[in-house]
Amino acid sequence: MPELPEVEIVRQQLLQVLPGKEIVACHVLTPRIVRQPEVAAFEKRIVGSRFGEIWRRGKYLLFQLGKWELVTHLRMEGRFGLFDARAPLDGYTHLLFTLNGGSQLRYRDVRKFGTMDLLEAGQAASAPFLAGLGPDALDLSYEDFATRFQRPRQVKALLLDQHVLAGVGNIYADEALWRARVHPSCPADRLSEPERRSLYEGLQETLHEAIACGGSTVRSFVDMLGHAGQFQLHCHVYGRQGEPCERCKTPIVKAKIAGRGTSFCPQCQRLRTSVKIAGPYEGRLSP
DNA sequence: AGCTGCACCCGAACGC
DNA sequence: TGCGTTCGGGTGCAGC
Repeated sequence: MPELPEVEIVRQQLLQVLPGKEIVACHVLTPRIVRQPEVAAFEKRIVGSRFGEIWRRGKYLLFQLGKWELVTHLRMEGRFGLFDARAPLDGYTHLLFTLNGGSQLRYRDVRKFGTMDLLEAGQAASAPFLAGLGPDALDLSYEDFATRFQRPRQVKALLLDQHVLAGVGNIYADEALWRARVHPSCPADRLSEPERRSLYEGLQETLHEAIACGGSTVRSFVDMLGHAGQFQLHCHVYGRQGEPCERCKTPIVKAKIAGRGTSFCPQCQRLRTSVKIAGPYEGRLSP
């Protein structure tokens, strides 16, 4: 499932092949993926456009296309791939962008959760779903982070809230919390200053390391070339419930926190006794 | 303001 | 073996 590091990998790979290519035909096979404009207008407007810059904002991928800007979100399992335009289609392919020279950019998505918005160039930043995003997690100073983590919300909920900071998903939130030795239920405004600093550093380290590893492959992520990421092999808590913590050997637990499956070490991420939370460990799924 | 639950979708994992 | 059920994941929204 693509989070910031996976989207960044895809961006870097698309940047190798798309700039300068012109879209000579566009076919939307699954209308629900396209949110705006309506499908016929989407197909018509995008034809004749040439790929330019490719940006990332959190988990969103933005393509400069002449007078248009294509904004995509891969959600769970969306993937782009470059094919020969004559190659056979599979049942999970939802959009086709035929390029000059005979190649074809295809969008595949088993869950059909991904989205595409075609906006006028320069209008994307003010679109509600982008304007509301917090600063990108990779482009966030400690001072800004510290200000945003002074609220009485559970740290895990804040890490996942794209309005607070953009790009962090479930895997990297859990990993950053483990590195910082912070309990996911701790209210952010009850973090000590060293804890807040550790959390920031843990998050930066986690994201940079994941990009260096080519992302994480959980469920299905593969890059443009079909290569799986390796970061999941570096995970300390995610997907490791029941296994001993690498620091203290206490079994990792998985609980439902902030409405999400959350893996953590109950020993080295324990709450200080002065910090109270409602219903500690409520909804615990495994010992 | 912050939380919980739900819808979206469908493969995987599980239960019988 | 083969069916049926449940679950999860990111986002946006409704309701409390």
